[in-house]
Amino acid sequence: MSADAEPAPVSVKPPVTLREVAAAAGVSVATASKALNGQGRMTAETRERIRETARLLGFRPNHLAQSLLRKRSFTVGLLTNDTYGRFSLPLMAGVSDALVDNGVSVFLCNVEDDTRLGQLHVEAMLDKRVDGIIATGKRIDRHLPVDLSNLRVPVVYAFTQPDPGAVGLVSDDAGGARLAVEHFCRLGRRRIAHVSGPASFAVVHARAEAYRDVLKEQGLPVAEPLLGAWSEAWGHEAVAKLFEGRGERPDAVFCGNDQIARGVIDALRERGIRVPEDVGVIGFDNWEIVAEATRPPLTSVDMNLSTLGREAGLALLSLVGGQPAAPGIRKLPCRLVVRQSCGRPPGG
Amino acid sequence: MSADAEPAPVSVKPPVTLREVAAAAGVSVATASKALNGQGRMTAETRERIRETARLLGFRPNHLAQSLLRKRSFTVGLLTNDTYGRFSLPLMAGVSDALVDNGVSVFLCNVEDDTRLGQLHVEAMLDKRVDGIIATGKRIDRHLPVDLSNLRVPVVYAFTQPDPGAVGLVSDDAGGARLAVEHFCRLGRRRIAHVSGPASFAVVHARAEAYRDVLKEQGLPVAEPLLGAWSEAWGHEAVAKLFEGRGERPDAVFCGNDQIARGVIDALRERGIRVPEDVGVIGFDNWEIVAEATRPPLTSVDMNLSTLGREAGLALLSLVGGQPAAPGIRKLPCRLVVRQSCGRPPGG
DNA sequence: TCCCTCTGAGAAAACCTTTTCCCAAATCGC
DNA sequence: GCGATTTGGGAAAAGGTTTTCTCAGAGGGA
Repeated sequence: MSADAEPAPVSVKPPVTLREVAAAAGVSVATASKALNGQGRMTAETRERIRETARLLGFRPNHLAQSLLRKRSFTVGLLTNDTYGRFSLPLMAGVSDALVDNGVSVFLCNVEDDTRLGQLHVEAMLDKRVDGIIATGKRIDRHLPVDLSNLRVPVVYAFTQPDPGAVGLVSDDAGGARLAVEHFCRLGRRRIAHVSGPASFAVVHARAEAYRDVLKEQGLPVAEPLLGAWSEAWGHEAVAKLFEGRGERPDAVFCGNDQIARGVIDALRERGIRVPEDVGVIGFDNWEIVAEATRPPLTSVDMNLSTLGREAGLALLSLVGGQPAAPGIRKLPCRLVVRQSCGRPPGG
Repeated sequence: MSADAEPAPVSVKPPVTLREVAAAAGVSVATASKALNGQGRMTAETRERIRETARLLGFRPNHLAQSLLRKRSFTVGLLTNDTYGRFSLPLMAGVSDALVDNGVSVFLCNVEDDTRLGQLHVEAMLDKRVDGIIATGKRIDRHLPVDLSNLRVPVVYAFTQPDPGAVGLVSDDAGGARLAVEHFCRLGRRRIAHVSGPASFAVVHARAEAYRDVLKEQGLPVAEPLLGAWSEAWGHEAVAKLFEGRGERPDAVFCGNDQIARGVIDALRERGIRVPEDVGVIGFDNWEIVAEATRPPLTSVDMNLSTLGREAGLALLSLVGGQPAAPGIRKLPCRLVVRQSCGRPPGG
């Protein structure tokens, strides 16, 4: 061996192909393909020998070639505009969870609120021949900044405003609000207030309406919901409004999100009002990192976003498979996660 | 037209292929390909005519076919175990940002802490012929639950523990801590305490050491850092320890993350200690939603994760392009985001 | 006029797998 | 023992693109 022999380049050897497997097993590629896919007819012995050869060689079929032929790439695109989103992340987890078992991978595309960027991403995904697209966002009542209505692939909308005639999945905000308010009622609270976000959000109205409905059903006094911002600061302010007037003071506050609830609880404590003894508080979103840091830990409505994502993934899958899906918006139930901020039943 | 004519199926027509473009332009596919890619030799007139035809027909090349031939799929995998992560999300945004301009799409895979799931995802990505993989996680000093050391594709580690000999990018935690402590010094604070997370985290030690170094350099008293948890509750506790002893009380607290800082600030206020007048507070992570909800808004060290992600994306790109990259860990600088919790300079 | 060199464009192989025929040998019925 | 059927397996096309090779014709020099 000469001294100046070239050092072996670090190049890894190329993946083994079906052709090599076939050669090693002494059959044609056609037979090899059929053996590995359980197709065609051959002796069990032949089939097993080919399979063993493939295993030994570490053969992995090239999905690019398969996709080209099958016209199905086993990839989907997930479009979102919720950059730092605590909404889209659990949702993505659910989507991914539903799809990975079917061998489907997910392209994640954050389009911000930028139409050009959205266009760019959609075209890139289409060029890569995704089987379908899931659109999601940071709020239910807004469209993504990109038109998905006439694509060559099926589209499912989850937690964002769907196009008319499309398949959409959202959380049942009214149902979630019912859960919270009815829980207060069961605990014997009688003067239940509602502090929520800006009136420009559709969910604010959906939840407020459910709030009113439950109170009416129960024959309890309905106070006008206080609408403001999705912030702790607004929670503070709202407490000032609720507890400084001369009217009867609430013994429970149902908040539009967890940050408001956090602000409410802090403000109540600063006023010497005990939570949950004097006033119960329930939040919305069940953002664990907030709910658990609150003192006391916050009872909150969970939108089951991960389930929502999973359902969206399954819906897209069946659409891709050619099953027609009923268009329209499907609402998925929320659940109440009880911690300590709402109190226990009188006798509990 | 008969009454029972079949309704036109909603089938969208298949994408137009290069062959069709060639036929429409009256040339061969070879010539068409070369015209569109700026390769080969032909009259400007021919090239332009083909391009125009392609544009008219809405031709988009099939990336699957291109990838198969070029052995380059223009996709990369992003592996993370930071499910609900505020770390990986900004990082992903940076990665995506760096790659989208190069026509590269990103597969997002959350592997939790599950080796089996990790294996599954990595194999799926490899089967789909990703050009490379970026590994990221929720802490710098832990490996992902999956071995990426002998893959056929380049791997870049960002904000997670790299394999030896690999390319890794992390934040410069010591540098970030210096920024915070030196800022306090410039503001004239003399008794600076440090409250941080659990001793099991490498970053806790890196930051604590930098904290000590700066104080020594400035000739200021060095107090032993208080190590606990990454929570608001620990921030409360730490304040109790710091302000209940008989020793001199700090006039500044440098916290290991924003949640601790939030707890510290709340606890100080509850004791009637003013922030920033009596005690300045600086956090770490610059988690905006926390930093801005804190009263007063929190000054915090930002790890520039989005830049980190962008650098990781570019590093992977050059690796994929065949450029050898220097292995080892590269630390990227943090930056201090000044809000109101640290106070202003004496004369400011 | 002959030979040589360009020029513009096409034919075909290659990438890797799946699937549809097709064929030879073996088996069966009688 | 002969035709019909079954069985096991292969050849080849298809999928859409890129790239190398080839080739016919045009132009130039001698």
